[in-house]
Amino acid sequence: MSVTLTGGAVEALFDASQADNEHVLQLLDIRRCSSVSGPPRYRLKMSDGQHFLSCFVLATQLNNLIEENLLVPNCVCMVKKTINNTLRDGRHVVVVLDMEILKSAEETGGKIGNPTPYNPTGKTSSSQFSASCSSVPASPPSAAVPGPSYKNNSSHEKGFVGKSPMKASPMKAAPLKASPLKASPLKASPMKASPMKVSPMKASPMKASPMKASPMKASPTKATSDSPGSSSKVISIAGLNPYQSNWTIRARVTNKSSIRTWSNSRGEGKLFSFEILDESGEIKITAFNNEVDKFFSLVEQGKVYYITKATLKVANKQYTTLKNDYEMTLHAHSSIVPCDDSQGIPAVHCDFVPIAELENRDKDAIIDVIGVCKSAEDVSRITTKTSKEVSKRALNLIDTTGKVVTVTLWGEEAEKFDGSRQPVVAVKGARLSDFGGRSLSALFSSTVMVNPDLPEAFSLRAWYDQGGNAIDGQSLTETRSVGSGSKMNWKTLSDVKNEQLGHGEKADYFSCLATVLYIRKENCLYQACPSADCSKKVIDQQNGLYRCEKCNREFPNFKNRLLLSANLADFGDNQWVTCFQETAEILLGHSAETLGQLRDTDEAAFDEVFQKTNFTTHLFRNRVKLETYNDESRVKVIVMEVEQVDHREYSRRLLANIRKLAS
DNA sequence: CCCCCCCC
Repeated sequence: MSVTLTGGAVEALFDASQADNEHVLQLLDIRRCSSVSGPPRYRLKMSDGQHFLSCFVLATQLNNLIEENLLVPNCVCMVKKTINNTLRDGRHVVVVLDMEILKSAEETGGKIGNPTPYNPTGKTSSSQFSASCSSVPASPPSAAVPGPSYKNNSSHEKGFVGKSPMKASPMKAAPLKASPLKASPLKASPMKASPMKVSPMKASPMKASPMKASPMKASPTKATSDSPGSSSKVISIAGLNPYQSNWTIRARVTNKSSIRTWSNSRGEGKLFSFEILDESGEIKITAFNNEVDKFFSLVEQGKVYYITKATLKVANKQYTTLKNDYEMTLHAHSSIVPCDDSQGIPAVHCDFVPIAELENRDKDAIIDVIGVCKSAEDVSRITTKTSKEVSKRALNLIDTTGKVVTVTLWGEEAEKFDGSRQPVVAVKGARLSDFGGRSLSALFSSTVMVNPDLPEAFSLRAWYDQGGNAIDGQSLTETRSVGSGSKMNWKTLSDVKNEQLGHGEKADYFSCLATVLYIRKENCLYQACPSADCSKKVIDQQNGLYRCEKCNREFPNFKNRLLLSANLADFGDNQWVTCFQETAEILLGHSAETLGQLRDTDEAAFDEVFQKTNFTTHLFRNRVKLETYNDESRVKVIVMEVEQVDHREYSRRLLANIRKLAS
């Protein structure tokens, strides 16, 4: 396979102020520039086969290409997005914002063609490859540092005030294409231009009179020029990048938080955030302290504003729920000015995932979902692990895939929800969990819409009313207990051995009714990494710190986790099994933390927990797999689920099964 | 500069 370099691309990219079409170029050399702070910067010598030029600069968010040894001299790249910058000393650079590698250096096998240096006319290029790079582009160093971040697992009370009431009925948004996986974190895919359907909105905060006199009737530049003469053109949200600072965006506020305060070792303060949307995309904006006072009441859900002079920074992927690699922070010179003209600015953007498709999505994915609420729990109050009281309500949504998923609403949204008329419910930005298989939970940042004014909602309504309501719907959220599933593979423990379960290529799963004969209490607890999503054993550094190899980090604390070996028996056989945290806590009836404390403070009580668990009978769902250590094979059984046996319920199920088998 | 997002 051969590639052809785009002849003339060097000149074209050098002359354009920005480009987002594709050019095929060969990388000839890379230089690392000295940078005082922030991530390293790399300068690239690129060739189009005819000319080469050394004034290409790699945007730092693409540094991984170099760090992973993908971008190496002689490889051929597709340069997809560039923006040009003139440095203070007049030198001219082409910042590569998006590129992908088409052909490795090995595949290419050397320099293509015999390119000569490109000599631009009229501009001073920084074509001296050896020139000091210390002053290369004038972007804030922090703006492009997608550095590692660690989840803060400490559970401070953050004084969160309940969020505003349910948002209702936004309008149809232009479809926003999320760009496919590629090297660049910049989602620069072109947006389909789709005229906004304007429709009257029920209960919409946006109906607030668009006729009110606004300070902002004329060109946005007026409103934003606190430095006279500066020009600041209106650009789209998708076009924002850290290499351009003088911009104005015009966008609608789609999700405004309440004011929250925080207090931690780095200080304290207050903040609120909101999300804005235009036809190109969406972005989150956060205001702190003074900016909260200045902007909180001005910023209204559903309204359109001109926004300028906010700090653009790379969004922390750990927390972001929007499809944007950046987010903004307001500062003293930021301006937000209402805009009467909402032409072309959609009211919401959703990428609804069909319910059946949720099975294939990753746990913790943030997704948009829409369905008919065929049933809903009553609201209930629960107490969280941190002793907070909160309302919750689970809804069961069905869509035309015929699948049902449970979505949990919280707080005021749970309290106010009325499912009695089987409304269409859309949730933008729900988090996918693996509880019960697959389920969804609304977040603080989610937007819950009841009977939204969206075409998807209308067609779902029609589908449901014209027959969809007769479908039972298979639920992805199996909240039924371990023993009640229809495809349970019931085995006795001797069956497991006789049938050689787990000896195949894949693990086998079976359910059994068994009694705990013995649990090893020695080493049943281990010191685990305190990060929320990590349960790796930590290394006690003997200096008050505990090191997690997986997170590559030291912590002043650890969490206790359970890893139990238990011997189970039924009437015919017995079997050693392993229970991890969740199943072990159910089996022992205590949390790992409680057990850790008991072990250290009251050994008799600790022993009693184990004594009491002996000879208790449960339903177990297990995974079994043959494992080989040092040439010795044996079956390893891991308990996936444990359920207390309710004897009446058990008899009922047994009877039902016998009847089914008899018929 | 936050990053809480809960329950089974």
